[in-house]
Amino acid sequence: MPPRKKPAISLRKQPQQTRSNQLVEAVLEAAAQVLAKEGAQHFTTARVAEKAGVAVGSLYQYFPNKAAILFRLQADEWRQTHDLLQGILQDAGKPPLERLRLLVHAFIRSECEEARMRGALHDAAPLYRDAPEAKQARGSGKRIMRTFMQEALPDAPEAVRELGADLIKTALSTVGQRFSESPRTAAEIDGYADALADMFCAYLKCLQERHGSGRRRAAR
Amino acid sequence: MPPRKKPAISLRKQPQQTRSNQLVEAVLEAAAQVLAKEGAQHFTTARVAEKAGVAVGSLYQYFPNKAAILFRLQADEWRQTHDLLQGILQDAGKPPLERLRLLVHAFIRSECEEARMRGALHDAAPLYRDAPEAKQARGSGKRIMRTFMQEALPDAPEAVRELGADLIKTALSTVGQRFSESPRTAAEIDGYADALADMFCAYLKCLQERHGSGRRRAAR
DNA sequence: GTAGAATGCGACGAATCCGTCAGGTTTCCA
DNA sequence: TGGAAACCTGACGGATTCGTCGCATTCTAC
Repeated sequence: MPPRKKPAISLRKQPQQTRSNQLVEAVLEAAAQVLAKEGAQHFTTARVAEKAGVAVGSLYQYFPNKAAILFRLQADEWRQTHDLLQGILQDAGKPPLERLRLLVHAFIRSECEEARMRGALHDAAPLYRDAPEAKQARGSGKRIMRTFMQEALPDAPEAVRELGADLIKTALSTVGQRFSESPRTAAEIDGYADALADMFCAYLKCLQERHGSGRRRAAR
Repeated sequence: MPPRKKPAISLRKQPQQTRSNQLVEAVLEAAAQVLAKEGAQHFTTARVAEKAGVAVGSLYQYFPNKAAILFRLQADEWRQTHDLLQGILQDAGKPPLERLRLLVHAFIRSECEEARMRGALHDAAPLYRDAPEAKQARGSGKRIMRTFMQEALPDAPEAVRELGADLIKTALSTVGQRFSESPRTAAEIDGYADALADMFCAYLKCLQERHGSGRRRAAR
C-alpha cells in the first residue's frame, strides 16, 4: 500500500496586498462557476485559473492543492446554512414545532438555490473530506439540532434526544440534497418542505407523548 | 463546450464459453474487492484486472469502459435490495405499519453490510449515473413504496400518497446510506432503525388521521 | 485433425492533469 | 527614488490512467 494521501487544506499563506486578495476572491468565484456549470469531472485547476483570468502558478501560491479550493467552497456553504438555521432556531417567542417547520422550509429553499454547485461539490467530496479540517467543520450542524431537541423534549432521556437530533439532522440534509438534484418549481419545493416538516413534527409529537413532559403540555 | 461523455454501459458482448464467463465473474468479484478495500479513487481497470488475475485487454473485451464495471456492481446491489424489500412488503397477514418497521430494519441492516463497497460505489456514481441504462434502473424503488402507500393510505388523495412515498423512500435510502458510512455495532444499528421506523410510522399515522379512512380504523 | 471462431494477452499510444520553478513585474516603504 | 518584499506568470516535468491493437493461445464443430 503506497503512502496514502497528503491532505493539507488550509491556505498556504494569507494574501497581504489588495491585488492578492482580489486574486483569491477571483479564484473562488471562478471555482464556484466552473463547478456549477461544468461539474466536478471537469473541475481542473487550469480551468479555474483560466476562468479567473489568472495564472495557475498564482493560484497555487495560496491554495496548496485542488482539494483546498473545493474545501473552501464547501466550508463557505456550511457556514452559510449554519447561520441561516441558527437564526431561525434562536428566534424565541415561537413554539418549537413551528420553528422546526420554518427551519425545514428555509433549508430546503436554500438547498435548491445553487443546487448545481452543491451537487458538484458533493461529487467532489472524496477529494477533501478526509482532511482533518473537514472532519472538524462537520460538527456544527449537530450542535444546532441538539440544543433544539433540549427545548422540544426537555423531559426525554439524553439518549433519545441525541438519537432524534441525529436522525432529523441527517434526514434533513440528505433528503434536501437529493431533492434538489433535479430542478423544481416553487410549488414543488414548498410542498416537499411541508411534507418533510410534517414528518419531523409527527415524530417529535410521538416522542413527546412517549416521554411525557410533566408540565408544559400546552404546546399542542 | 466539448462533446460531452460517451456512455455505453452495456456489455460489449455476451461471454459464450465457460472460461469467458468465469473471466467476467472474476472481474466483477475483483472489482467489488478493489472498490471496498481501496476506494473509488484507486479503482482503476489495471488494478481490477490485476486482482482478477486477468489482462486489461480481456477485461475490455466484455466491458466497454470502466463505468460499465461500476454500473454492473451498482445494478446488482439495486436488484438485491429490491428483492429484499419486495419480499417483506408482500408478506400479507401483517398490518402495514409493522411491515414498514420490518422493512426499515432489513434495509438498514443490509446497508451496513458491505458498507465500504456501497460507499465507494456512491463516490463513483458520477461515472455511470448519466448513462441511460442507469436512469432507467432507478425507478424500481419508487414503485415498491407506491404500492405500499396504496395499502397504508387507501383513502388519501393520490398526490398525498405520491409525496409520502417519495419522502419515505428518499429518507430511507439517503439516511441509511449516511448512517452506514461509519462502522456501527449491532445495537446501534437496531436503535437507529427503530428510531427511523418510529419516524415513518408517526408520519403515516398523522396522514391517516388527516385523511380519515372511512372504515378500517382498526389498525391503531 | 484442422480451420476458423472465440478468447486472452500486455506493451503502448494518447490524453489529462497536478503542481513547480525560474524569472519577470508590481507594490511598499524608508 | 531605490531596493526589498510581495506577487504574478505560464511553460513544463512527472505521474496517472484509459482503452486499443496486433498477435498468441484455446476451444468448437465438422
